[in-house]
Amino acid sequence: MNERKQHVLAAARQLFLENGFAHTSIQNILDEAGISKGTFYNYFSSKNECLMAIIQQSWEESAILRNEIAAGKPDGPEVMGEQILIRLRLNREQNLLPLFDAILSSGDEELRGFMKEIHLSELAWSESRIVEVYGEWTRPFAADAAILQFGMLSQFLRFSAILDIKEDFPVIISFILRRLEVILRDLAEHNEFLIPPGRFSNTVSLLPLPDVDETADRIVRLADLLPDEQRSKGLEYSGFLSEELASERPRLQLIRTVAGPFRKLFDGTPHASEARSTMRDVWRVVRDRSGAAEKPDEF
Amino acid sequence: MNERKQHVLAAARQLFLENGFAHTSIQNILDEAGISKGTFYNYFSSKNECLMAIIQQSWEESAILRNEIAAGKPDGPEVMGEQILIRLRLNREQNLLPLFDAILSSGDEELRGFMKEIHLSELAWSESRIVEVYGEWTRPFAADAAILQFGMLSQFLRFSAILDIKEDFPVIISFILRRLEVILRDLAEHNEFLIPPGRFSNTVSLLPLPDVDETADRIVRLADLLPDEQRSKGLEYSGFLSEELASERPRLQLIRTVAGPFRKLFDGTPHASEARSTMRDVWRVVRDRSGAAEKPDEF
DNA sequence: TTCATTTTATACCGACAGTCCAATCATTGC
DNA sequence: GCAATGATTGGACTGTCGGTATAAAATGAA
Repeated sequence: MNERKQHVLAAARQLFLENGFAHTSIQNILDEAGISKGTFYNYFSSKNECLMAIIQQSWEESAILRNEIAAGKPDGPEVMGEQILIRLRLNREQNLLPLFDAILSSGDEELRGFMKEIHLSELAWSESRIVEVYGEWTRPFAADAAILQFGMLSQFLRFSAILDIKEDFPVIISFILRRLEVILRDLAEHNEFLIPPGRFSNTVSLLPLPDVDETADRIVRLADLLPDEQRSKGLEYSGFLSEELASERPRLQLIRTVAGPFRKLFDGTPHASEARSTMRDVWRVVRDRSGAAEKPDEF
Repeated sequence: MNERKQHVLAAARQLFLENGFAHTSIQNILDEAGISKGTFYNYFSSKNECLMAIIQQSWEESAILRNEIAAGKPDGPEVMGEQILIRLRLNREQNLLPLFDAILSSGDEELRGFMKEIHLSELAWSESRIVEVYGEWTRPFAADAAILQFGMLSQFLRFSAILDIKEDFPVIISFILRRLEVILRDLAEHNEFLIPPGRFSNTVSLLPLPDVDETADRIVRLADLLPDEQRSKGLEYSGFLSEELASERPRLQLIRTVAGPFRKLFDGTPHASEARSTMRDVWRVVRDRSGAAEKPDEF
């Protein structure tokens, strides 16, 4: 993604969260980003598309962090809680929730479809994580449980927003997860379910898969941008990652462990955003090649 | 409320649900209702206000039906389920949910405030009903449980809408209510809660309370409009209701029982909508006089 | 009949998303 | 250094919409 385009996105995001989507005109964005109307419509075909790009970016960013956080530790409800937390934090920092709301109305069919995919991908993630974390016996109920959990959580958040309550997220999340457990046991006990497993994951991905070789290239080129004292370290990482990426069956766990530290090398450098964007594509490729069907993950 | 204004509201509602709020222009409404722009802005100060009027109307209508359904039967989870069902049905028939979404964005501060009140009133209703239905021991957890229940339900509905699933409402509701029970037991067992009781009900009502005597008058005048063969029956009802209304402490249960059949007399007559509107005010007055604090109900 | 209110019809305003295009700038191959 | 190609600019322009303004017409009560 073009650097300039990134800049425009950043400006637009800034304005959207300051003034809200509806109250931000395209002219505002042009002024803030210092570009002309023609350029804007070169990048995005509409204001809506610009909004979608912003949301998608943040969404994928949180997906990256979720993957990184899972690396190393033994899996369990706490990890799942942290993964949920990540998205909440990102949502708050970037104030995404109002933007989601903005999408819901707006009548635009494309936007609604986009939202639907995001929504389903989150449910699919939740469903598969529930099975991973709580065990295979939860599979028949995981879809229902995912919906219930997601609903409880978002309702709590919305309520907190309405009344300006400053509950910290971890408290809410663990509260919800404890309810989730008891619900799962209850569902199993009465063998009750409404939504069959796997109902969410028939989504098509939002973007076409990036090219493998090109992505592998990108990693190496990325490492070259590091300051001298880190470059050798970075090149080690990037060499390994690009090999692994191009291999027949990338070793998911290894990549998980290495990708996080590698990306973190770029924190604070001018290439942090380029690093994030590259790693997004890496994850996409990796998930695809390591068999997306077996492990439905984000996007 | 003016008959003509009602007509405009009906036309607007029709268009909103056919084409969505965003895709309905004021001009469309004018054409559909056969009025001029000036008249429209006599009735509503803006398109938003028109939307609010529509939602409020439906909302109160379902509140009336909820009250009516509670009459007679012994209270319990089934009654609560039916009461929830009523709102869902009305929401679906009148396709309100997209209109709610429309409100969420739109940036308009007044609309958001309106939505917030509706939301809180629903939570307050749920909280108080939970205590009534499941017992006093649930009080400390009822607020949390209300949020969780509302969240689970709306998430299920949203999901059904997204995937065009035709689960019937009763199945979903009883599914949710069973979860609610087990959650309540769990919360009590661990003595866990986040939101203290009564947090929702500090809402101000959306409309000023109607005048008592005037409302009592209205009931009697209303009964006069009935066709000959029903008038005597109607007058009996209306006489009782207006007395009860004006009394120091209206007997809530009695009124509950009588109000429904009385209103139903007008079904199919040209005054059905006038009857509904009158009964809305009756309920408001009654709830106020029978001690709203003790029994926080709708609005 | 008179007088006040409501309704109509229409012109108008400003804001906005989105289109179009000719002029300009930057990059790259030669 | 030059030419060609493509990105960028800036602004004029269109059409839509929500909302205002107002003069004329209709309605209705005294």
